[in-house]
Formats: sequence, structure tokens, C-alpha cells
Amino acid sequence: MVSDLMENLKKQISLSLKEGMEKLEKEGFLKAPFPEKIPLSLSVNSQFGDLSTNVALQVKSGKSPIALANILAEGLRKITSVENVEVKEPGFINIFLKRQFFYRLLFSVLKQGDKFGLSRRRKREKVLLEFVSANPTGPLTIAHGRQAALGEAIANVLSANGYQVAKEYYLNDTGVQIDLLGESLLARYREVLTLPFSIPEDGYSGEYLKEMAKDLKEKYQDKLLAKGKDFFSNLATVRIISQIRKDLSDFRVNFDSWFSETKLRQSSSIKNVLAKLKEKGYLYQKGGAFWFKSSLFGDEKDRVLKKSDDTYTYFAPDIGYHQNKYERGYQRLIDLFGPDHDGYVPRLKAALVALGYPVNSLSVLIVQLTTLYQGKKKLQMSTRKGKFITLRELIQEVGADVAKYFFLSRKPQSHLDFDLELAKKNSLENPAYYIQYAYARAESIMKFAREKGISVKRRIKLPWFFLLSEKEEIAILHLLFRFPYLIEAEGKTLEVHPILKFLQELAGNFHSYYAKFRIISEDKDLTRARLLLVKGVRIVLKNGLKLLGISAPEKM
RNA sequence: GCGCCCGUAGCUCAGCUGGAUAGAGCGCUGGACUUCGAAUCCAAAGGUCGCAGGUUCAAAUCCUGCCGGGCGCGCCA
Repeated sequence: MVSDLMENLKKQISLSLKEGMEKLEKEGFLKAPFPEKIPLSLSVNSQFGDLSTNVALQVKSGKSPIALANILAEGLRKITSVENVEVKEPGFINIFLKRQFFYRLLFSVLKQGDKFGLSRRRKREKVLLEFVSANPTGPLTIAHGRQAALGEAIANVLSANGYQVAKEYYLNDTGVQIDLLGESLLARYREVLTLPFSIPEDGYSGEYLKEMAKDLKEKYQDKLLAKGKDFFSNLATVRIISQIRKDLSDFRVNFDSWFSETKLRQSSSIKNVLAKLKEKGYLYQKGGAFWFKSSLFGDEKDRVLKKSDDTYTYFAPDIGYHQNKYERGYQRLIDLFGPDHDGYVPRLKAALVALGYPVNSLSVLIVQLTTLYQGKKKLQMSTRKGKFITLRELIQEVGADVAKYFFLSRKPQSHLDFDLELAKKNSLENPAYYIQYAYARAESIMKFAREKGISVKRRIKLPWFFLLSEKEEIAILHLLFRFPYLIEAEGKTLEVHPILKFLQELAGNFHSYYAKFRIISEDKDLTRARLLLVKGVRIVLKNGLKLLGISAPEKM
């Protein structure tokens, strides 16, 4: 929840600015209409006050920006919570708030606790977030790990903004790849039975199928040889899916639903979609295949839905799947794709628009690849050849929290260099622990206070807050109030790495503060005041980490 | 060739709905533990924001062109 106090104040300020502009307009100083929404932002730098606006620079007028700003500043000075207003070259208006205002805000943070930063308003809109959706033909790799971490965090941020969000994994559990998987397993099975065998071309030659084959030999000896390819496909898929579920759950990424392509194909969804496209005249036959006129909707060329051999391309069931999402009542769809599916987006959007859904109801986020490094050495990977670092191994090596930290620390569309060596380090070179350490430290201070018999649980007294007067303390207060606005913004941009950046900054300020000042001292009231601040920091660190899916340990 | 992404400090990256002296971590140099956790803190060094134009009172941020790196352009999935 964005603090009501702050919201009300912003409204007052906006209103005052608007009145000022209207007056100037009436007096004929403005050469063009002023913007409907007057810009007002939280200042990043304390020398620019607490809030600032550049309206005076935005409008064309007969007066100089400075003169305009000075006129607007006069109105602002009348607002109760405003301490002072400064006008700076070339025309910025910087607003300084009264300390008391921040103390009230802190009080509100403490009162809200777990809820601070979360939207109180529930939105009607139902959102379906689809991510990972790796083919169940092998273990999840670190590339999937990045998507998993990101998807989970985005879902959390959307929930925090009041959306009803569901996380779904689409299982491509049928088709050519699954056939190849079955054949590959059968080959491995023959191998462990010392029979002649050959892995199909483009088959899966990774180590994991050998393991599975060994297990089959132990349990069934050679009795499975009579079974067909489908049996092996099925068996391999089932086992791999269960491993994928376990890996994700160990990574603390939990899906609300798993959607099976097999079931989709059994339903009439795909047929219906084709019929609908045909009815609208967007389907035609050429060379024995059925084509969708995607070029009518911005795609660079038309696409085949049904091949001349009468089977579907990958595209056809995928349209059926997305249509199905809408049919289940989701108004907004978000897909996380790898960079190799980048060029696929226009045709998918084209299909949905052709079916009558709004173009903006689907957002596709392209998550770039991750390259693993061991120090300076680059590790090459390939799923098919079975050369890769699995998500499982990564979690075992560095832990879920550290892995998530690195995955979330960069924007998704940037290529990620993941240094295993650095991530493994349990030392100060590893930045992953910085935020958690701040949290654990805050936790331990609170514990120390309890042992000393100092409690701030009951009857918080306003005068205590006035003892928070160091500039470091005020700076921390400022940071706390940025949090809800950050969450709100991210609900729109779907970017979560700024949270990490922010928590890093908050943790840093807290560490410095701790090193410079004594929290628990002989001065009881000052101690209480500072403990309240520590509590506020703890709340924001915890809520922020929770959104990212990173744990907040009380001890490390 | 066309499309998408990236190019900012030695390294890895933030900042990019234009704003006030370009930030962080790591690394390097020098300091801080008898007192609430040193996985921390303090100080110092380090940048033609790929290049060239343009728009603007104001450009790392917007527009155009170019250069360098990655990915994609299937009746594959």
C-alpha cells in the first residue's frame, strides 16, 4: 500500500501547483496549455529536498522559468507539512518536508508491517504468467533457472499490486521431441543390456538417460524390450517431469498449474481455433498445407498451421493454448520466452489479434541467455548433447538464494555472465549476502534489545521519533518511503531488478549507520527511537526479499 | 540482407517515459574489531557514457547513420 499520508501530501502539492498554473494561465503568461499531470518526483539527492518538480521548465511562457517557479513556490509554502521550498537554476522547485511528517510515515510503516509496500486495492484483472515451460526431455538448466527466478518475482510483484496472478507451466509432452526422447531411452536401455544400439540422429545423448536405463535394468531386467517406443517416451517424460517439479520446488518456485499439450490435443481447442480462423477468412490452402494469413497482422510472412502430411506445426497448438487461457477467464497474458523465440512473437500476437483479442493483452518478455563462467573460463553448454550445468547442480553448489540473487541482479534482456566461482565464495567478494546480512543484523539487534529488557512493542510514543535527527537517520527514512512507489512502478514495467538495487542501497545505508552510531545505549528514549528505525528497515528488507523470492534469514 | 538485444570505471553491471556534480559491486591502495554480528565500515584512485551528426534551455537517456558483439529469420520445436 502506498502510504496514505504521502499520497495525500502529493495531492495537496499537485493541487497547489495546478492552482498556480491556472492563475498564471488566466493572467496570460502561458503560451501553451500546461500538462494535465504535473510532474512531481521523490528527490534522489537530499540537497534537492524531499520532492521536486520541473514544471516551470516544461511550459512555454512569457516569464523565465525561475520567475514561474518562484510564483509556484509561494503557494507550496502554505502547505502544512512543507518546511521550505527552494527554487534552483534553471527552474527546479525543491520541496523540503517537515521532520514530523517522516515520523508519522515511519509510524505508518511499523503499523503496516508485512503489508507495507503492497497495494491495498484488489484489481479485477486476472493475469496468467507462463514461464519456464521447458520441454520435458531433460533436466532444467541454468537458463531455465533464470526464467524461473524471474517469473516467480514478477508474479509476486503483480500480486503486490493487487492483480490476481496464476503461474503456469506449459508441458510440451508430445510430438517429435518426445518420440526422439523415447527412442533415445530405448537405445540406452539396450546399451545397458549389452545389446546393439544406436542413438537416433538429433536424439538425446545426455548422461541422464543412461542413469534412467540402468535403473530400468535393475528393476525389470530385459522384460521391457517387448514394449514399444511409446512406452519409453511415456516413461521418460513422466520421470523427467517429476524431476523438474522437484527441482523447481527446491528452487522455491511454485506453479499454480501445469498445462499438458497432450490434453490440449485431445480436446477440440486446436480444431476450434482453425475453424474460427477459417470462418474469418484468415486461413488458406497452398501446397497441401494450411496457412494462416499472419502477414495481415504485422507478421513478416504467412505461417503454416497444418503441414501437408496432415500434422500440426508447433504454432497451431500454441494458438489453441493461448485461446484456452482467455477462455479460462484471464484477461492478461504474460509469457517469458528465451531469445530463440524472439522472432516467434509477431506471429503469436497476429493469431490472437485475428481471433479478436486486444493486441496488448499479451506481453512477451524475452529473457536472454546465461553464460556460465568459472572465473575467467567460459563453460559451453548444449542440452541435446547433454553438456550443461543443471539447475539442480547450481542449487547444490551455491544455494537457491545466491542463484536467485545473480539471476535477478540484471535486467532480463541483458545477457548474463554467471561466475560460478564468485557465487560459491562464502566471503566478502560475494555480493549476494549483503542484503541478507543487513536483515540478520537488524534481527540480532532486536534480539539484543529484548535481552536487555528494552521493548518497543507497546505504546509507541511520538516524542521518541523526534530523537531521530541524524542525517543518516533521515536518509534511511527517505529510502523506506520510496519502497511502495518502486513496487507500484514495477507492476507496470514488469521489471524486478530495481528492487534488488534498492534493497542493496537500503542495506548499505543501514550498515553505515550501524557502524557510525550506537543503537542500544544508556539513553533509553534514544535507544527506543533507533530501534523503531531498525524495525522499519527490517520490515522493508523483509518485504522486498520476499517479493524476490529470496529468504530473509534471522541468523547467518 | 532484414529483425530483436547489448555496447557506461580494469572486470561485471545499474541509471535510459530527457533534467541539476554519471552510480554500485568486485579488483587495486591505505585504514577500523576490549562495547549492539568485521559476511561490515571508512578513505583514496579510476569514465572521450562505442563513433558521428541532429532535436532541446538541458542528451548516457530521444531521432538518424555508422562500427563492434550476441541471437533469430523452417511445412523444427
